[in-house]
Amino acid sequence: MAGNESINELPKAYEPSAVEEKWQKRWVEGKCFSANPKSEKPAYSIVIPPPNVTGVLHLGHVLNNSIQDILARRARQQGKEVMWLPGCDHAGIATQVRVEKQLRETEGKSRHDLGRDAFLEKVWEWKDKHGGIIFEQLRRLGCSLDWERERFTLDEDYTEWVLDVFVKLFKEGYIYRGKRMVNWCPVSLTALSDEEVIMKPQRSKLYTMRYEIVDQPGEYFQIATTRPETLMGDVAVAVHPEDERYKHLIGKMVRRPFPAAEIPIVADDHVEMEFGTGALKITPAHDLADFEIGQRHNLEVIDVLTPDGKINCPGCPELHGLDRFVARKKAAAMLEEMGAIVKVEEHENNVGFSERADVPIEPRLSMQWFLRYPATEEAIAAVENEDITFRPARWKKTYSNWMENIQDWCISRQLWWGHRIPVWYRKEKSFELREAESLDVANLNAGDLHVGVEPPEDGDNWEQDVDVLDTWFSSWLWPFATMTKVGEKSETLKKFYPTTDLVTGPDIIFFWVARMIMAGFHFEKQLPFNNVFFTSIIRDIKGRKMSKSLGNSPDPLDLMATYGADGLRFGLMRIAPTGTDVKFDETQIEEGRNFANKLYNAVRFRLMQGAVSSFATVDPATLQLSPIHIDILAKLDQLEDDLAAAYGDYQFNAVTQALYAFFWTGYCDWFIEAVKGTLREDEASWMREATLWTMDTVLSRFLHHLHPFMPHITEELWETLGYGDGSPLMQTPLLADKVLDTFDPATVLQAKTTATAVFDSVGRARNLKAEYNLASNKNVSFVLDPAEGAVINDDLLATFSLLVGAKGTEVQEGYAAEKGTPTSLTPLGALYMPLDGLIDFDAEKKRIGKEIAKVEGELKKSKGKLSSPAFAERAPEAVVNTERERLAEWESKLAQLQEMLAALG
RNA sequence: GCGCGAUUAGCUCAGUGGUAGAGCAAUGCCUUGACAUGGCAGAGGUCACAGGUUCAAAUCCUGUAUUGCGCACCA
Repeated sequence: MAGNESINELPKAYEPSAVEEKWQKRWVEGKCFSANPKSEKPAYSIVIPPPNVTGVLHLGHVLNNSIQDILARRARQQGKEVMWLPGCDHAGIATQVRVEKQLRETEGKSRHDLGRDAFLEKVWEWKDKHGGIIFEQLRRLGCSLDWERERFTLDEDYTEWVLDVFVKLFKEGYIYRGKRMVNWCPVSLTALSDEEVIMKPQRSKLYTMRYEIVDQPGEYFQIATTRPETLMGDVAVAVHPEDERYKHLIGKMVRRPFPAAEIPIVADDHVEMEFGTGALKITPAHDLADFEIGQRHNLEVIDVLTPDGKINCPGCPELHGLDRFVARKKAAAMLEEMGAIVKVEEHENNVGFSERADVPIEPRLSMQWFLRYPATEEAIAAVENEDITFRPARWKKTYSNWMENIQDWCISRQLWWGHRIPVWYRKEKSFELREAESLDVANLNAGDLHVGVEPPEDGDNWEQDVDVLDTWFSSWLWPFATMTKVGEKSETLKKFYPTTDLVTGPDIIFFWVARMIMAGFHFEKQLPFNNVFFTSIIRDIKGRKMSKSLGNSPDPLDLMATYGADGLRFGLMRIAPTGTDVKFDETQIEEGRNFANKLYNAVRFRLMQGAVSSFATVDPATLQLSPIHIDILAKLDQLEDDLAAAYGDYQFNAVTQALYAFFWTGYCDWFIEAVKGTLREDEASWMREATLWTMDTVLSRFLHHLHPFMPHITEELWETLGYGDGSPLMQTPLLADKVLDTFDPATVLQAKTTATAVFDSVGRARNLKAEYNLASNKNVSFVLDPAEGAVINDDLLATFSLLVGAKGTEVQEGYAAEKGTPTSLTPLGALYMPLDGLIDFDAEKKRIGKEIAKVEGELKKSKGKLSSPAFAERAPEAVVNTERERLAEWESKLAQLQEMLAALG
């Protein structure tokens, strides 16, 4: 599609959807995304942060994966062998919950009705049908993922890794089982890791209760609590040992209201004297601190809650079976009735919520598997000394703080969907072993325990642990477990591990990034990635987090339908800062679409000028390039430097900004408009040739540079223009040289100066026209009294007139303008706009007066600086000289303006 | 409580010591043979505040205020 005939077939506005679909298909069919481990090219690799198998695309994914795609496409252009590996994780809780819900709704059954094996079959069915929708959506976004390498954390090979790692760590003593206080989710019915608990401030009530002192009838002791419903589990009351108010009571007994019992007052340092009454009720079963106090004082642990958060206390029938929050109110009412409540106050406290179910977690004593983290020292050092570079660097501190206070990781989950813990108990001893206070590698020797990737051969004599492993316990192996089988060093691993970049959100720095680093060091003896780029978090325009419940999260597929995938990508990248959060506004995506349209129309304009010839092999020395041509080529060269610098710093918004400004302002607003005159059919062919060559040079290189951000449209236009040799743009390497490498630098500098002078003068002339309400009048003529040394010739004057929208511009040295002629000082000289008696003296005076005021302001600033002796003495010579030059310029400008004003009478 | 950020035009944000910037919105003009998803012009900012360092501070330092996030946590 080229040449004048077909141009009418091109619609006036770019229509992305068909184009995007076409290229997505062609890239995949052409295996353009496949990584070849046998390639001689240097490797570049990224593993995708695995989305949930239940996941659907949201804007966070769009940002994250756009960045990865940009890096991957840029690396390909730079001649790297690129592997960008896709996959997802099995999302234990989320997936199980979803399938259970479906089961309940369609069959009215629970997972227990089906049994473990049958239920898991259902989950796999669900996964095959609904899982991985997000990959279709990422294809829609244009992501150049190597689809043949898609991995899933429950794949056979991957599972073998997870189990193998468990066995190794157990045998090395890093994994153990123990009865501990854990974070229990009463809705998901499983233990969670500390990282899955989110502290939220809550408006609670602080109840102050009074308990009677046993051997001092009629005397009371006051205790403050927010959780009266756990009172039945109280086994003591604690005060600070130094608290003068209570010292004499330590060791005495108080009466617990219900079920009635006598419990001791103990002394413990943990108690804050200043808070509440300075006395703390001790419920070891339902609070970590209380549990520890209980341990110190040999107190009983009375569990009064069921796993799903109901009261379990037959001795207190009023509360037994009630939900914990209902019971809280009821317990308070009961206390009130008994006269045991002294006061109730509003109180804000922090409560831990389950990340998954968004309900308050319960600290619960239970038997769980824990991991003592391996390779922590290497992991800390690698980030500290920047073997692994964090961007932005400030996340280093967050990372090291966590790493240095690292706690053992609760890795067991009371779920069915996941990697079942590869531990078997000998049947005869199974009860005893399951109840054992602790279990670790030492127990292996007794022969009653089997820990292995394979089940024991005499399976009938053994029972497997019922729990599964935390999903993150599989994700932390992602960078290498996706590349090779256990015990092998695959070609892929050798070529692409460690990976080059990891792109992820700072919210999973502990969950995933830190753990991957430790796993990388421990199992592969190498860091897993060289760079970590932390993306921004996308919020709505009001700064709120995007969420389904708020309905403030636009569907990226809708956005792509409206603005195109390219528009969405570019718009989002343009506003994505490197540091903080980004506030999303749809108008920003609209800008992305508009930019695509601008590019499309600029290409459309090029096609209207005729077919592309073999511009790439033409030696520019054989062309007669004008300063306007050289100027845009110089800007192109500058753009390439700017891009290299911005990419080097992972400053993606700076890249988009540079691309945008170059193309829209530099190429479209100035260059195209300036050369339109050279494209007229009556113009000399050498002029036309020079312009077309410049356009093709700029467009072809620009399409290249824009490609990583807007892959579809650039690919389409590259083909339409016929710039390539038939292979896709995405596989065409960047040119190593700069356009103007072979040019004389003095010529280039002169051209830039001249073009800038013309453009700036155009601005002044347009302003003159606008001030006289002549902006659209093309019959205005100008007279230029040239400045000394200004480069002016007929071509440049014609360009000037064209850009200004003037009939013509005449050069007259020492021009004696009619009194009151509108004038402006320009880099090319004094510019006059003779109006044949239409002069508005007042308007002209006002206009010049305004300019004088501006110049005087600058003059004052400049003089102020130079008049300080310290400035001349201490500032670098270059700075002082520049300032002197500026002062001289302002002074001469002021003198001329004053002359003009005087001439008005 | 500790730590990390942010505060620049009406809005969203760039700007690492030397002439305050972009896009959008708002204003006026323009449907001109690429593009109204467009063009031209103008307006709009004591760079949160107070000190300090410096010849020179939006930029570096100290403090304050407001605000966001993370960690810890007093029931």
